[in-house]
Amino acid sequence: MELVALYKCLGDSTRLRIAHLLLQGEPLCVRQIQESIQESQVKTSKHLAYMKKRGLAAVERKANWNFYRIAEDLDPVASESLAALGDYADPKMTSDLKRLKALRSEECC
Amino acid sequence: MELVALYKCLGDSTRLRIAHLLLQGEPLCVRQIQESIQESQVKTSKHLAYMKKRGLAAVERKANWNFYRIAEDLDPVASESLAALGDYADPKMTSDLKRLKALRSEECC
DNA sequence: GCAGTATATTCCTATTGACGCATGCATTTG
DNA sequence: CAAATGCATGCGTCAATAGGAATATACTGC
Repeated sequence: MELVALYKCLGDSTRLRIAHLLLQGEPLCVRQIQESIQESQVKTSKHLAYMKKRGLAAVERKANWNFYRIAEDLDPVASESLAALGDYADPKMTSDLKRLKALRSEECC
Repeated sequence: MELVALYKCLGDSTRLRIAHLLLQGEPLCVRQIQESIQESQVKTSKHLAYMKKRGLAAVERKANWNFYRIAEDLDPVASESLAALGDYADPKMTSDLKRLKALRSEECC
């Protein structure tokens, strides 16, 4: 992906939170992301489409869920830029992670 | 600065090139930046204002020149994101650096 | 005071982007 | 097959942004 496209993806607070979730490593379905960040399905889905279109996110369909993850073939500079973000301790992001963990224990998908 | 603001600053190719120049460490006047990236004075100045407004760049006036640099008080995550960029070997950025070096030998300011 | 240099700002236009609403569409389950 | 679930997309609107042209401002040297 273009480096400038990576930064465009991260230059929106909702997408930044989504990226932060995906950087935890495990692929997530739309609903998990949506409920973790507490935004509408449409908004979540659109931002994921934006990130996918620009090469930051990748999707894989499993059963009837679309699992999103951070793309693997990132530029080294892009990876380095992202690396720091995974552990970023913003209050909202911390809450997002809490909700994600709660969701996972429910085994929704 | 807000992390999302940093990424907004980097999410434009012109600003990315400017950031790359400033990451070389030495404060630069508008004209040095403008000629290095070969863009108009207005465009350059506007992008610098954008970066300053969002806290990525800082200015200091010396004699009749405005010297821009990367702000010092960046969030650690922001610094880490930026660190990789300084050495990014994009063709355009490489040319920018070449022109900058040529300008410095001229001692314009 | 006038010309030249260095830089910023205002006005205008075109494009991009964010968001909500409604809807589409595939798959699953009752 | 009908309803529910999971997700995407088209449309309309409004705000933000990029870029050019012209202009403003500040300072410096003649």
